[in-house]
Amino acid sequence: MPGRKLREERELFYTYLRQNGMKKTRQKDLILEVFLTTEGHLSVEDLYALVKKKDRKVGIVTVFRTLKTLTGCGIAREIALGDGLTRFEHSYHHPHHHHIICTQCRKAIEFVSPELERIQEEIVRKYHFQPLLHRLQVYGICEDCLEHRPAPEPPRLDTEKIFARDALRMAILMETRGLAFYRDAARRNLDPDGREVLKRIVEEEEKHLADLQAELKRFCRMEKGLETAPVFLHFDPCELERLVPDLEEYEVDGTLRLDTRRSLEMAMVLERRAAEFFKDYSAKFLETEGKRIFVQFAEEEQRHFESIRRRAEEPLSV
Amino acid sequence: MPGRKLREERELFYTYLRQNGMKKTRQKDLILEVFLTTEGHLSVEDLYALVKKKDRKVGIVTVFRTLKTLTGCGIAREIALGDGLTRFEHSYHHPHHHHIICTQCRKAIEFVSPELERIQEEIVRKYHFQPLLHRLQVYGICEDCLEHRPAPEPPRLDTEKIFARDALRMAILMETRGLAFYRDAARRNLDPDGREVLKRIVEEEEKHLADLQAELKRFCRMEKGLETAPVFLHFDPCELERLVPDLEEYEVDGTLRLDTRRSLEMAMVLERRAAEFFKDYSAKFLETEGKRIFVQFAEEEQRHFESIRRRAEEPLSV
DNA sequence: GTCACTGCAAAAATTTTGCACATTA
DNA sequence: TAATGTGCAAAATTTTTGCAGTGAC
Repeated sequence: MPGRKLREERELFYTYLRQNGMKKTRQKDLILEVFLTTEGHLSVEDLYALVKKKDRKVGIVTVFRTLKTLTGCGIAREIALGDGLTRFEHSYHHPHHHHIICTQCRKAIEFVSPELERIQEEIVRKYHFQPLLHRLQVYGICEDCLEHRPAPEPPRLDTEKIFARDALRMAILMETRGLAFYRDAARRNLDPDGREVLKRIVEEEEKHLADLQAELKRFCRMEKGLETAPVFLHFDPCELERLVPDLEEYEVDGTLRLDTRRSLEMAMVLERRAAEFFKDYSAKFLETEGKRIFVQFAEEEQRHFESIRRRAEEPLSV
Repeated sequence: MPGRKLREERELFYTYLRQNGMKKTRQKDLILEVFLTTEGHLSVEDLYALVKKKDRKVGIVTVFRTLKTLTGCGIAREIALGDGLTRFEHSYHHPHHHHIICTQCRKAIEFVSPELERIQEEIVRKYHFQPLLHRLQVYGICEDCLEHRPAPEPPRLDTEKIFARDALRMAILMETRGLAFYRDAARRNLDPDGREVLKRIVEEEEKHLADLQAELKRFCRMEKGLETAPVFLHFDPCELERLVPDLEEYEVDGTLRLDTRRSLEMAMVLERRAAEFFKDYSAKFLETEGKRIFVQFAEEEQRHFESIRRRAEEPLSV
């Protein structure tokens, strides 16, 4: 459903107009449409040029005024990228993010970092500020400019989709790591019953991982260039590593011997931690496709946890 | 030596002029002096108004041009605080920092966070950018505006001095924590020789702490308002906590019994860690008074470490 | 004496405002 | 019909440029 967001944005705009006693006009419609169907960091001049292609009678003043309205209802967001121009970017369902800006070719890459948000919150609290918004801008010279390559025209992609892609990738990383853990545990477990239990979980994890990978593939096929677009969501893989139990703690005299019950308990630790981590993690984001993916993944891990717990509670089954 | 920095900045400016075939003029002199003796985030208009008070014949164009020159030689730095004006702040020996900006009274507080720098470096590396500069701007409503208090005219202080104050405070925090640790260890140590060793170290730490506190006091007396100026350097106290050894690890069966040698070894761990931590920490900052304080503190900790090591190597003394 | 500098005015660039007419609800 | 919206031009704001006279080296 690629048009759902567009429809919601249009609806938001026209509701905003109505609620503020403003009128729907041909010009506003056109400017809205052009803005919504163009990704990137547009200056008023940029947008005016695009609008003029479709209707040369529209004045730049109307573009100024309509952008102000779009900002007012949360569809657009003003940004300054250091070149003296006020630029506008999509705001609706567009995750809050920061920019890395190339001072030579003016290309701006977006990224988000939950760790950064945490630091910002801490600092604001320290100064007793009521935070409104914050932005980090990193200026530098991009790889292309450094190597005197002509900057390839960046595919204009919807950041929400890139965020969703990164969310899926993060879930896949978690699942891959979990799978490796269970495989290792199954291989090393000298208890035959426990080994069978763990093998079953390996199979379940393989299934889940395959599903996630299929979802990512399907997702990336939806839009050309999505697979190779720069990373948007920055996360520290160490954070996931912390969720994985330490097998050594389950060893006795250097050997692993976990019966059915202990194997299931160990698996429950990992699944519960993953479910909690992703639940908390998802809470940091505004309503977006990426958030939905995190929530869904957390629920799947929760379900897997519960399924394992049920096995542990049936004393005679494997 | 409060005039040393000013002298260096003037020298830097006139050297820059000479090297670029530019001429020294009455107007440039005046603009430089006014800029150097005014802290804060000045717009061209602000600076022009101040300059005009001293010489009403100076034109705003000259202020524009001179600010460009000052930026070129690293004395001033351009910043945008979201009000559409280009503002200038001190750059020479002015630690790199970020801003929290009140959207109501336009007050801007500066702060630095080494943790933030680390994240930024990580992200730049990920995108293969050559970093030039980066800035975080947090917009919000300040405490004063929230409570409808008239914002007290902020004392215009030199950020380098505030940074130095915070560096001293951080050293004092470390020293206070160390002292508490040694006191605790001395109290609980059941070995009389070891206790004497630790008591001596407690005395040394008390002396060092008193010195630091005296230095801070002296420092704060140098400039009115320095003591109450907002925190500039953000650091996580947990980072210091990690440097302190865990007394429990030295306990046997719940009791602490450390002979001379073991007591000295434990102290060496703390002193070496502190010396290393502050040495590394100081490396993150540009040449400033605050950096000097960190370097000096690291050296003092290193000297203390070595003094303790010498005691450990003389087998027969205490 | 040469060359850069200054200050004025004028221009340029971006954004806002006033106003007559057009369009919407 | 009443009110808002539009597009033009004009204004306001911030910054840059051209130029003639001034002053530094």
